[in-house]
Amino acid sequence: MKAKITLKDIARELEVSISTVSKALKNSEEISRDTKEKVQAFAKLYNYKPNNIAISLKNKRTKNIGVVIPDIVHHFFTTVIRGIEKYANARGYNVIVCLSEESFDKEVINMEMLANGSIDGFIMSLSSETQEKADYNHLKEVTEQGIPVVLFDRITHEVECDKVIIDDELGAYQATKKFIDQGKKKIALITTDDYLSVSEARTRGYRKALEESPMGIDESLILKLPSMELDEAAIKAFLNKMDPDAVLCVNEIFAVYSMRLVQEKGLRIPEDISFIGFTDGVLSKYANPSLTVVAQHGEKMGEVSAKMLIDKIESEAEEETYQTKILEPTLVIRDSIAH
Amino acid sequence: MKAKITLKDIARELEVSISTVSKALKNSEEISRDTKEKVQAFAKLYNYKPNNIAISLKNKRTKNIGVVIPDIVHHFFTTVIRGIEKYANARGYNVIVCLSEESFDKEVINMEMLANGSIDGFIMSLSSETQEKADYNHLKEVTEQGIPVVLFDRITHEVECDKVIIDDELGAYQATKKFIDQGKKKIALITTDDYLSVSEARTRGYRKALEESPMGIDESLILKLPSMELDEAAIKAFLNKMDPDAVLCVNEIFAVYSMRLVQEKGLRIPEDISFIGFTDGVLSKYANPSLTVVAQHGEKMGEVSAKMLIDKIESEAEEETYQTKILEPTLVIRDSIAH
DNA sequence: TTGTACGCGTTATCAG
DNA sequence: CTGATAACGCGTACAA
Repeated sequence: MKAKITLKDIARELEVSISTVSKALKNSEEISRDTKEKVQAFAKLYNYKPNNIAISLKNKRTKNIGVVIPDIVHHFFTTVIRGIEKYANARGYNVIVCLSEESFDKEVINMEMLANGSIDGFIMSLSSETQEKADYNHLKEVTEQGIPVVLFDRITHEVECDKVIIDDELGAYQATKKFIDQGKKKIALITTDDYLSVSEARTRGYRKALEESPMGIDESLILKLPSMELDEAAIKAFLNKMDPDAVLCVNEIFAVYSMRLVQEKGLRIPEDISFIGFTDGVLSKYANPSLTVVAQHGEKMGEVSAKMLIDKIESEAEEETYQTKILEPTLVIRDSIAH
Repeated sequence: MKAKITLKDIARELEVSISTVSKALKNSEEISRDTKEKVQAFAKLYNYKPNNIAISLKNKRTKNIGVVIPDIVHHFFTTVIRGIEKYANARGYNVIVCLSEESFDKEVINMEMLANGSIDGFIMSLSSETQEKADYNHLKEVTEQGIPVVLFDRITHEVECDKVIIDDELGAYQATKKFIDQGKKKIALITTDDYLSVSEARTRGYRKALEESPMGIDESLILKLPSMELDEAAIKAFLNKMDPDAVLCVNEIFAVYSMRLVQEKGLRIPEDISFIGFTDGVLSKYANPSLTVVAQHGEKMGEVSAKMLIDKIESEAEEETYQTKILEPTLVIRDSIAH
């Protein structure tokens, strides 16, 4: 076992001073060609690499970014992480992932852990509990300490920081419009409670499209589930009772499960009933029939978030100006609607 | 913006020495009750938290663990990360995630980045390119430096370190046996090239079960795809030509796609043809019909890996003894087979 | 009871 | 051209 070699080791071995070694390795003009060659050769031989921790301490820059998300076993978050990781890596940053598991306390603990010097900035999406309690003190503390934060997807307007969201309202609006244009008469919405910022926005888009149409809104066609968890019984009862000819769902799982239910009743998709979901994940792609979805471009979102964060980290500027980037959703047409 | 406060700040403010502050905060017996109270009150007021980086440098322990995996947009890896994260967090460790994207070079670069002091140990699953090249020097270098490594799922026997795998051979054996017991006569296997350690093991289990049966092995019933990427045309041609009555697939996607193909031909599942896949993800659960799978218990795998790694990190012992933990797979019965 | 000095590994400044 | 010194933030053995 050959342990890592340090500047000091090289200096001792070559009988020069530590600072000479340091400069030689940086190809400083101050050092003679002879010494430089000698040092560099030795360093290469013993595979010298500067210690990140020491450099972090000195520079007060860790080159790490903290990502705090509610859940990782979700296609959307997973694609966001990939986007962040790719971009951050290209700029020399590592990504520390922490899961809040939708819990306020975990979110707070994780942030505190990372905020004590482990990271240069945060990228995060709020846990449902945090959105429900509407308590954002942990975020405010961090930003007050001068640690930059980028919120994505599940955001709040109560914290001053950069934000990245997709236009959920627009996505739902376009999807609902699509149904209307196709002549659908009973357009249902399966969503969750409004404290989740995304569900709230999607519901708004759905309402807007219907309000603009001659049909107007039929409140009984809206099913509000308490959380993103699949409540099979509730969906089944709702679909049986309302018998819609089109359904917009705020996620893939609601949609795919609903499709199976109506198929079991003998309905044909998309002839008798059409479906559109949110999130362009594996489920939508491989469902039978494949599911038309409002794609959220998670990877893009991750990249944009990472770029905003790193730009802020590396900008010397003290100006406190924050922006909110709104990405456009796209409708990915598949076989669950006529086309 | 109130920046982080340091021991030095407190010392200056209270006009005592830095070490007094340090000791006072640790409730050291050496310090008078008066001073301790004064210091602790001040520290609480200004929300003092020790700087992780400084502690890392001093202790030569970062309390970070590096996780290097080929892909994060895959249910299995995602559950493993969750398991790692949960366990590691409970023991005070953070998780740095790096993606190799199935590339050898990225794997090497990521490991080098992290090995320079950023982490106390690695948990990793090999990229397909690495397994194909069978070049493990980057792993060997790291272990030689004394950095503990735990390999999971996609492992190699050429590196001496702890390993965690599931018994892929057993899983495939049990699945194939199930088909045989149900009287299936033409049992096909859709797999990938053998350089992927998991595919190789699964193929072995399939072969073993058939060899033990009166049927024996029909090589033409085995489809070997070059990678985990879905090759729709190849699968279609294969299924049309061979017309099997049971299919074992090494992942969910192959299985779900195959199911759709045979359904389009008018075959009934599971009456005419049955399916079993690997990986218990969302796809299997919500497919139509739902897919019977060999569950790999990713979360458990993550926990076990994290425990092995942290135990090794924290054990003073220099003894170089490595173990391989083999987890048992489970067959999750769903509607793609008779039951 | 408190403070001084040193070390973790690196870099930057300044002196020789 | 080379080296000594200080500093990043903390902890601790040792001195006062």
